[in-house]
Amino acid sequence: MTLDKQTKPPTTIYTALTAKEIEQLDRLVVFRELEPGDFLFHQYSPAASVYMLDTGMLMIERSSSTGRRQVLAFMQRGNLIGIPHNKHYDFTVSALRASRIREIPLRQFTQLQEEITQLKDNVREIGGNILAHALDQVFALGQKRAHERLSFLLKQLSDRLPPQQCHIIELSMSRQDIADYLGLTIETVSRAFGKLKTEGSIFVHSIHTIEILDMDAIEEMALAD
Amino acid sequence: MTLDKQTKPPTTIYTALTAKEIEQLDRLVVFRELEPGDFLFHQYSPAASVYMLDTGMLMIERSSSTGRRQVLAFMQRGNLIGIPHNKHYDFTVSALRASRIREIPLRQFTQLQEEITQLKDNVREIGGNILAHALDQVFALGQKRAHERLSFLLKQLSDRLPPQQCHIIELSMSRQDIADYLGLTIETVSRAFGKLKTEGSIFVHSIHTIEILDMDAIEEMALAD
DNA sequence: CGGGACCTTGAAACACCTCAAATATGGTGG
DNA sequence: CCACCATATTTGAGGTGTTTCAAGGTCCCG
Repeated sequence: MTLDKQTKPPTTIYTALTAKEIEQLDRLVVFRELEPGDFLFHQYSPAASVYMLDTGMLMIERSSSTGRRQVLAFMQRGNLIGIPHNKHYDFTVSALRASRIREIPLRQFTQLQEEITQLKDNVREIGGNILAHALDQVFALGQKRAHERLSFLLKQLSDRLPPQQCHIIELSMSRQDIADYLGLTIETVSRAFGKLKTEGSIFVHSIHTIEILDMDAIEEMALAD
Repeated sequence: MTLDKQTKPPTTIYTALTAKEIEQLDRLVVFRELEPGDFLFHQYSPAASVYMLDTGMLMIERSSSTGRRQVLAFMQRGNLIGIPHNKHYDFTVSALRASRIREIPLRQFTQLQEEITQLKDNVREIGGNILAHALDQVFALGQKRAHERLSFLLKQLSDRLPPQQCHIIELSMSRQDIADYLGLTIETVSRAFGKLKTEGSIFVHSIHTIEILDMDAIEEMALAD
């Protein structure tokens, strides 16, 4: 969907910083550990810090007052969370598995951006990537059918793995989480897995371990052009 | 969906600049006029400028290689277009009606941001608003039904009008554009209009002129919570 | 007044959802 | 280590909403 295919590693706030700058940044960091199901912060709570995910997996979701839920993203190593555009976060972040997170107080982080140009550039770049991700999701939800949307997710998860092992995907999220990410019901997600399985595109080792057998087919459906 | 309801006027690049700063910015501006159907730029073309819409209406869309099209936004006065996160634009922008656009060369615009802190803050704010808009759209496409999605669009258009006349909406876009924005077909859009009309929520003066009779109902469906 | 593009309406097909039941999974205590 | 339970997932049948295909209207401009 987006122009640049995954050739270069994704930008993080540490990208291209000097050792000295990294040290400056690290002085602000407080490490936090989350267990599966723990919340990092809730929708509507005041924005006080930004977070970078070190290990584990986080889920970003938004809920409306009557309970409809939309999962906005699954975050992995290196992702930055909580760049605010409001005084309050407008989504909830929780851990899907045990996670280690770097917390950086917003005020000091903002200040450090003034000193380190590269850091500000990185934040801008990450902001752009987040928007690109959101637009990809808009495209997927607007234009794709169930099994194509599922392929879209599998491709996203696969792309973030090292190339050698990008065929085996560990799903940390539940079928409900997947459904709420793709704008489907759990039953439809389950049947979409069944369809990909029947077609021979994937092999389901266990509920949470999927092997992509035919990457080309998955990619084609994910792009759904 | 998003926390802040439309109380304050939306941020533009000119927001809170001093007269002197505005003059600095205006020195970079080249005005461009577009007729309906004209393109401002195409997907994949190199990003060289940013644009601010003065009058008229623009449409942002993205197409996949096999022709499926997703409309990403309808832009109105004050909106900023083309903040790049790539060397290339990853969408196409065209005019829905005669439009007047301020073009600012990217290099000089970037430079000026270094001199004027407020300008940079504005760009960041606008970037956040764009993301918030994209996330609203994700929510709409993922969670809402046809007549709710249409209400979502009508509410968006209504919110950008002055309060006195926010009930009468001039639709500059075709039914196909609306369909591609909402992830529906033109027939479904047409039936959704029919449904809102039957329910008495709207009155259709002409194909391109809609009056909202029951704003509460439209808002409730737009939020769809 | 005619023609073409755009929009609406209808009927049938299809995808997805809902509700319900069966099955699998994972954790816990015996 | 196994049996058991609660929870999560899959499967099935039927209903709903959206799409598809086709026809009929409407609008606009020459």
